[in-house]
Amino acid sequence: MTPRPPSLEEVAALAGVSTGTVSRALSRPELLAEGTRTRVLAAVDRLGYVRHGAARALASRRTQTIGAVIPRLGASMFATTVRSLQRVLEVDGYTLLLAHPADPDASSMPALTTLLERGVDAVVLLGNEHDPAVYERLRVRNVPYVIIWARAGDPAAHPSIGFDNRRAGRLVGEHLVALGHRRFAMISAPTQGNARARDRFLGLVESLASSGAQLPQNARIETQYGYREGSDAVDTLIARDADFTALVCGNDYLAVGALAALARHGRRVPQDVSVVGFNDSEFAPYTIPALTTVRFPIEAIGERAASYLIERLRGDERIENVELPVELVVRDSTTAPRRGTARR
Amino acid sequence: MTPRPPSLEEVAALAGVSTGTVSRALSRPELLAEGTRTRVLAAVDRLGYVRHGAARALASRRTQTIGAVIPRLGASMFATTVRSLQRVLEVDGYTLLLAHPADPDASSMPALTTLLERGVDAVVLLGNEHDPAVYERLRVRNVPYVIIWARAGDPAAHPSIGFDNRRAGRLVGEHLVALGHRRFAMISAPTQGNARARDRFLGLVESLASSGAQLPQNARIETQYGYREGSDAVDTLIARDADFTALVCGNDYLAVGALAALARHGRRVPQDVSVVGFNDSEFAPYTIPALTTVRFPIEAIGERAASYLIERLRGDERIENVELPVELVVRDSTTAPRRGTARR
DNA sequence: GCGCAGGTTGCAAGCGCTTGCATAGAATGC
DNA sequence: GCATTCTATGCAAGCGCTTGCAACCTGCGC
Repeated sequence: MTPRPPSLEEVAALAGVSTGTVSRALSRPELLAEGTRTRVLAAVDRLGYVRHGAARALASRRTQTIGAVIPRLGASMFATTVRSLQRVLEVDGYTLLLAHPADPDASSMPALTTLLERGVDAVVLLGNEHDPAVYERLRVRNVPYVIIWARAGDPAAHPSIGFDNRRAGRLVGEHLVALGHRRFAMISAPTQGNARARDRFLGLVESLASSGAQLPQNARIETQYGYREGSDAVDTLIARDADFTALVCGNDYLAVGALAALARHGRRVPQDVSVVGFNDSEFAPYTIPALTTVRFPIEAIGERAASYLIERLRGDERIENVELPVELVVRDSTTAPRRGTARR
Repeated sequence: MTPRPPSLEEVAALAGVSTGTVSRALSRPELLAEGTRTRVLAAVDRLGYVRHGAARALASRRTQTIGAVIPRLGASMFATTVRSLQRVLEVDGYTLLLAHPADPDASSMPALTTLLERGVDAVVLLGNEHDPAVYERLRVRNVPYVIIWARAGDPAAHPSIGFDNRRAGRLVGEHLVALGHRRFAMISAPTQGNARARDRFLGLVESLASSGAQLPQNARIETQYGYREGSDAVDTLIARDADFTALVCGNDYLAVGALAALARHGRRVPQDVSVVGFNDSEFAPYTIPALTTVRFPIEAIGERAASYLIERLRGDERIENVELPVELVVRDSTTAPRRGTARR
């Protein structure tokens, strides 16, 4: 009832060679004479042999595994990030291992420990707000890593592949101000403890200043990212009697929820209220109306991060700090505010 | 420049005990005398020691890893499935390892091999359309597994935790027929090679039969799951001049795309066309109008599958076949067709 | 015909940990 | 007070592979 899986040794016996040769047939086939190689591979096939990863890892001191510490993002950002990393990693035979911090504010240390126990050869860290001990432990163990979605606090110290959230916020503000909006509202993730949310907010505020546009305190809501949260936030804004013609949502999920709530309250988008999101999620062209949003290079970041780590593992020691461009995608949810038609 | 990470031996030396004792301090602390235990743990902490997973796996013959073969689903189903599996697994110290078949029709064998190389203790298989060799290899290696999202073809042979897609299709049909709809259209994933899509379709057709409702061939479109695909499909239906008052979409992504396209074509939902999706995705309450859809127990399936495998690994040999209920969630995208107001 | 360079393959020493068994005290019972 | 039973720890044999090095061939040049 415990038919042990075939071992290297059994394959070797069947092929009439030593275990070393079988090992080489699988990892560096070009070293073997043609005849031997085919004979060995036939034996492998015949027995359904599968290499024992733990033993390989132990002997070779590499696991061919890359870890990623990724907080619970929205499903779409999460899936996109994972997919893009995987796509590149699998080409070189690496496997991706995921670990989430227990909750958004928790330390990344336990997640990192899980990954290190698993022997990851390198690590992807999302965001730059990690416990300093995290970087320290990576350095001590000499494990390459890269920060994604953000710039490193100290670019010389940490490699990073990200984009500029502040600039994203500014793009949104400039677009709306240019359309003529002066009364703003914003639904955001908590701006403390989340540098990405904070930067989007700061960028927006920055771009409002010169035109005299307003984003009063009672028109600001901080909540978690989510459809329901966006919807609830609009309910709150309206209950507060907040006065705005432009609603900036911290990401596209919030925006979708907001669109639904605005429709429910009979506010037309974009005639009565312009709505903007962030992320240019896959669904953004299919909201009603189609959502104006800022495109983040999430896919490119994942691919770039994966390639960078692979390079590092090949011996390249360079520390890279890449900032990929963000881009405003104007669709149908923003337009000029109607003259003198503010609520009331 | 290669400061080897601390080993068990170094910890043992620092704590003045043998390596065996350190090992036990970490895995079965209750076996040690209080004093020894704290001394050892202090040393562990001091050195920042992290166990070497590969060596553990090799010595203990268990990896504490569970693998999942999951085709590329939509982001939300994927994320939900992964999250629910992880939530349960991590409680018992298991890590989840993912592998995707290269493309939807590809064999799951390479994905399985990746997982087996990694030494997974058990495997989750999504769907039941796997190469027989897959089951065979799992059996030979004595690796527990469970099929999710579907019933096993042969329930006695394979454990499964799923739901009834046919019933889901029937629920939708019955709802629409009861509202008075007689002319249907459907946008589906390819029905061959995807039993889930096929069953939803068959269930729908079944429920139409008795009322004399029609789902003509030119009102059926098969495409991939996606927002854009849903939107394009509606364009096609309208270009074909298909005549329908009820549009059934194979999942909620298709439905969102369809809603957007219908709005673009000036067809009002639900007055002119009722629209239904499948999955009750998180965003379903926030589409415009809010989407009527069938709730799948995806979260529950993940949790259940994880618990089942953990039980198996504890020695319970039972083969479980669970079918969790599906449920129609009626929102605002369906209503009775207007009398005599068919197109034309 | 011999020496030597390449090209192949075998040998065997670990990789860092777990765990069954043995051992040594300590505690208990009579 | 001694035998007996526990409890806490040490010992050391692997777990299944990779890989540096050595050994062996083969063929070629001279």
